[in-house]
Amino acid sequence: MVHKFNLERPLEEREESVLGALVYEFINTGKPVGSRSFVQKYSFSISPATMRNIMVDLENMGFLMQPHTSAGRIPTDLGYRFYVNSLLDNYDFSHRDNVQVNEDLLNNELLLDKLFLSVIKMLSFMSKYAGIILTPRSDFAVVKRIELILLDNNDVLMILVARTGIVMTKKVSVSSNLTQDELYEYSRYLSTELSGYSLNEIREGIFDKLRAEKSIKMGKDIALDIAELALSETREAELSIEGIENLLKIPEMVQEERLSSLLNIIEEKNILKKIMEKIVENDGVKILIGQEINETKVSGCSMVATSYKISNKKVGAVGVLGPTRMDYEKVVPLVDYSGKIISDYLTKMSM
Amino acid sequence: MVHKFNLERPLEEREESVLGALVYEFINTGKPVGSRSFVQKYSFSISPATMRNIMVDLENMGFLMQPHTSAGRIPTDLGYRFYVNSLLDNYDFSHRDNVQVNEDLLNNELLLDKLFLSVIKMLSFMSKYAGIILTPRSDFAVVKRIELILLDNNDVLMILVARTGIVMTKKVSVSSNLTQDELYEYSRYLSTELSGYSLNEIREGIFDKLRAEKSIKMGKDIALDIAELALSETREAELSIEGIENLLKIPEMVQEERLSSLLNIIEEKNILKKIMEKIVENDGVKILIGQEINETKVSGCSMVATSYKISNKKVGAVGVLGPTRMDYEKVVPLVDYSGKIISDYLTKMSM
DNA sequence: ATTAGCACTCTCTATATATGAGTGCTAATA
DNA sequence: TATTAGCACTCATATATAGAGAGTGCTAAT
Repeated sequence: MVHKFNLERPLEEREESVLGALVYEFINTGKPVGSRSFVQKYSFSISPATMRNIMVDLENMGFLMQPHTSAGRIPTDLGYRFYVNSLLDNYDFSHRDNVQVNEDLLNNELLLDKLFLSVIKMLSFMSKYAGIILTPRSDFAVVKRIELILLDNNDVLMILVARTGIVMTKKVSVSSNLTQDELYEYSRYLSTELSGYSLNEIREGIFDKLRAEKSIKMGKDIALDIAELALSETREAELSIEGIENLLKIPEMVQEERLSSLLNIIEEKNILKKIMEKIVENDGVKILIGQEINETKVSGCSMVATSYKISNKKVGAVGVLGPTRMDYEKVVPLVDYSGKIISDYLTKMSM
Repeated sequence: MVHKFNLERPLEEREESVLGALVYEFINTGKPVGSRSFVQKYSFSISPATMRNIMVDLENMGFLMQPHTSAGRIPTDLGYRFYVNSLLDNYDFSHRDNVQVNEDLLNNELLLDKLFLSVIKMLSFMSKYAGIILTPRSDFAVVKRIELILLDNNDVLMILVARTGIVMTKKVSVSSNLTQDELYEYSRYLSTELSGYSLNEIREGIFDKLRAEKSIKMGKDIALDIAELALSETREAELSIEGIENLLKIPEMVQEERLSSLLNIIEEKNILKKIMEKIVENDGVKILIGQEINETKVSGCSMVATSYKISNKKVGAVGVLGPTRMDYEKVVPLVDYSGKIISDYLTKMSM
């Protein structure tokens, strides 16, 4: 159970099935669910009046609400919460084969950003909502090789090839005049000394240790200076969204209140970023409904997201942003699977 | 003159000034312009009745239209066309200093994609519309250095550093087992032989020439095979859009017809791509209004765009996508200047 | 050629009314 | 005691009507 309901009494089995069916119905039709047609459509063997009584109870318990006095019922965020909980409880994470994803897409992306972009584009295309990803901080990267290249007299380009095959670059300015031949030598030296270490580890004192070594030759300290400078800045985790246009095709999203809520969330990426950072800590697929995303700024939006790993270390998160009335049943396996293929891909490359 | 008007008679001076002012007024207010208040606000020394007569003439000539019989006038696409033509005619391209742009933003971007992303993000932020860019095909890149790195037994990573400092990577699979030491040697060989040539030139027969050289040592042909394979694929020009959310804040864009038109254009990137490809050929800022973008699929949108160059060779295009009722006066210098700084930046780095 | 005057047009807003899907409540029923 | 039938009630939606206001087109006078 992701979320504990604070109820005066547990739901009866009949109430549960009504609530589940009602959320399902609303997700599919988008219209308030009225007692009569609902009983018919789902072949409940009770009368509309009884259904109304149940609905009143569910409303009192906070699962349903009425848009206006004489309308049918729609789920509250809590109602969705009930629905997705049982969805997640019953979801078999070992059966993801029914998700059709084009993995070849990823196999030739060596630039981290393009790789992640491909994933969320695919995700937004498959889900018809928006794909969102939190990229890893660069700390995780393990050095395979370092190359220094002279750009002009005072600028050196450092190319870092991570064990994953991913390439990072950084330009640093140096005061002394260097030749490319010197840089070749430094490259060899740095590659030898630093390969196998993660950027994390490197920042924690390796440079001092190397500087202290007796065998250090003249000039090597310049190499160390360059490397330290280039590696000093951590590449922050970044949040990207793709496929906003999908959300605009959903009528209920293109309404005054919802739209501004959506714009809020897209513009202030920090909100999403913080949420995704929490999801990185999480195992399995997590669903956030409406206010669970942000108390004040969000209404009508939900997120389905999961973390991804490199060799068992959770380094980022990926997911889908859509309307509260989302096809969770379809999206959950999709997100789950996406997290898996990113993890597998990154892990495979780092071994 | 970008566009020739096919008129029965030339516009009188008074008509011109009315038309100009009317478009200006409509861009600012968004409401149909009526004769009475218009005459007052712009201190025309004619009566509303005379103004109405002029308006009728301008309407007959196709510059104006009425949303309904008893409303004021709004510009047609042709009306906008007249307005922007005189705007462009009078625009002094040598005075762009009043545009405040954060150039530092760009100075440390070595990955092409991130550089361009930064530019259109800036552009969308400054204009409050959407920024769009067509990236160059990779052909233009001039090799500075090539590095081959062994990823695993059969995969080699090729890193190409262009003279601009921009880094491109490509993974290739090889059949024979290679050692990193061999690859070091190949790297040196390829860097020596290929540096100074553009990818264009390289694809046109350099490999055959090198293979024919007598001095070729055993193994070098493998190096050439790898390089030829890695460089065979041209990186296509890509179209990116940023800041769609800005467009959603504009009330007139969030309306049934306009919105779907906007989605069309964003989704079928090929439409925009083709247009931008035409703009690459162009000198100076070009403005496309409504149907000029696409006869059938677009209404209510305009584009302001310009090409950018590397050392006088036009390689891409950058611009702004917004509503027809756009603040052209503000956007034109912005786009112009953006093109300039991209050109300057890329050119500077390639010298 | 310009303008004043005036009837006319059309959107917008407000108000009234009918329709229908759906509710809550009460009393009868199994 | 739980369920159901019956019925009055509610409210969004749709339609019709009327008045106000901004603006036009046309005609006749300047």
